Amino acid sequence: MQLDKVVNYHKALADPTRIRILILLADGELNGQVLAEKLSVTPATITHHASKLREASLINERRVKNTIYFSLNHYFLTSSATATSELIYREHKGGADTLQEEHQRIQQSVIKNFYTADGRLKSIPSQLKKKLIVLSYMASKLEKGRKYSEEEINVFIKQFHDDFATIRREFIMHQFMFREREIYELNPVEMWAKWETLSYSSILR
Amino acid sequence: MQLDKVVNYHKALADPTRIRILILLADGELNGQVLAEKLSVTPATITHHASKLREASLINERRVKNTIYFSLNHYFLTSSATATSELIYREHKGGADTLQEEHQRIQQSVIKNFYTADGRLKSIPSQLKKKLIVLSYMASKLEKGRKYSEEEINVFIKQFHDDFATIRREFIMHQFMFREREIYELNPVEMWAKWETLSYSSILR
DNA sequence: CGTCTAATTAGATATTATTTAAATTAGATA
DNA sequence: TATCTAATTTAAATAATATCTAATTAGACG
Repeated sequence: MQLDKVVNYHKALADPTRIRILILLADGELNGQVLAEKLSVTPATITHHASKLREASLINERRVKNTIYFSLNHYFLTSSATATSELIYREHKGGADTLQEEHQRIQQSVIKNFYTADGRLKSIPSQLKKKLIVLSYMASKLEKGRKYSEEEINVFIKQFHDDFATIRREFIMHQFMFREREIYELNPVEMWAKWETLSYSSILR
Repeated sequence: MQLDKVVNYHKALADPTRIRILILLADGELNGQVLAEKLSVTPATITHHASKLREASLINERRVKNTIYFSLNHYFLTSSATATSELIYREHKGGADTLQEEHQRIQQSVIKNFYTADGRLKSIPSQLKKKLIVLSYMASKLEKGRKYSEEEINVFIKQFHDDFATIRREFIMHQFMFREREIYELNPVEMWAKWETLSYSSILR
């Protein structure tokens, strides 16, 4: 069964000690003793975790005399969640949430680029991330909790862009709005957290 | 701490029932009762798993009267391990290991394209996946267990391509070989399993 | 308000994971 | 061979998870 493979892959990454091992290995190979030392656990614990990481093909091992050097298997890591490799590979420079700052920065520049000075949408971005930013901005001008008829939505969108049908469809598709029996309503849930990772990953679908 | 976020993300995907929920949702939204029915668990169990998936932003929810419809959050899924979305989105068509077959097929075509009829390497591919296939093929001509001097390696590589220095470096970098005090030796471990997922994911680094 | 339905919560239980100390193995070296 | 070192295995304790039943909540609607 293919399912087990996927589950085991994620189990391997679902433990803080194992992630910390990978982070340490990102700076170069290390042997068991050193890993144990750096993580304040016993060598037996390293052995335990190493076997899980090995099963998931996340590490390589090479032996020199008595000592086994562990290193990252980059290939598997790149195909893993982008956030993970971001965490693992990030230079330990910046403070807490430079990520969020970067998202804000990108967001502002996209809005500036796609909206005219008087607030009209120049064009609908084709790149997903940019499209979402543009839609999100437009949706933020709708009233929370208010129920809109389809005609009202059309009028609203036409303030920004002539192709109201496309944009209305995108609103539904990306769940900025919900439609229930011809009545439209803003999704009260903040969506940005749902696609922040897009900023850093290639878009596959 | 950022680490917890990553760990929780993988924990969310580290359970077969939750993966199966996501597979079901890939075909469209479903409510708790139906999910419970299809997975042969109680609604309480669905609630439990839903809360984990929610924490990881893997699902969306919308309420209609009493019933809550769950749907996939595609944005997070696309940035997840490619293998996972492959599994989740794959048409339930083929048999067991069409994946492996496809890998073989690609491998053969790359070898045919990059090697001449008399076995010389035309050029070093720049795309990582292809490069690995080409290197792997060349490395397979080395003797397992034999110790090579640097000069012997150079001579060996020159059979295939003039730029022996680059290829020798790639051998080490991608761990087809190990170097220990000027002595080179083939990595006895089969490497292909370590990058099979590359076939299906974009290469980020 | 009373009833129906879907979802959630609480509590109990079984399974699985993590970790360590202690014993053992495997390789290197004197 | 004896000994040293790094790694592994084993056994046992502890913590975390998954699942169920039963009770409760939250809306919808007559």
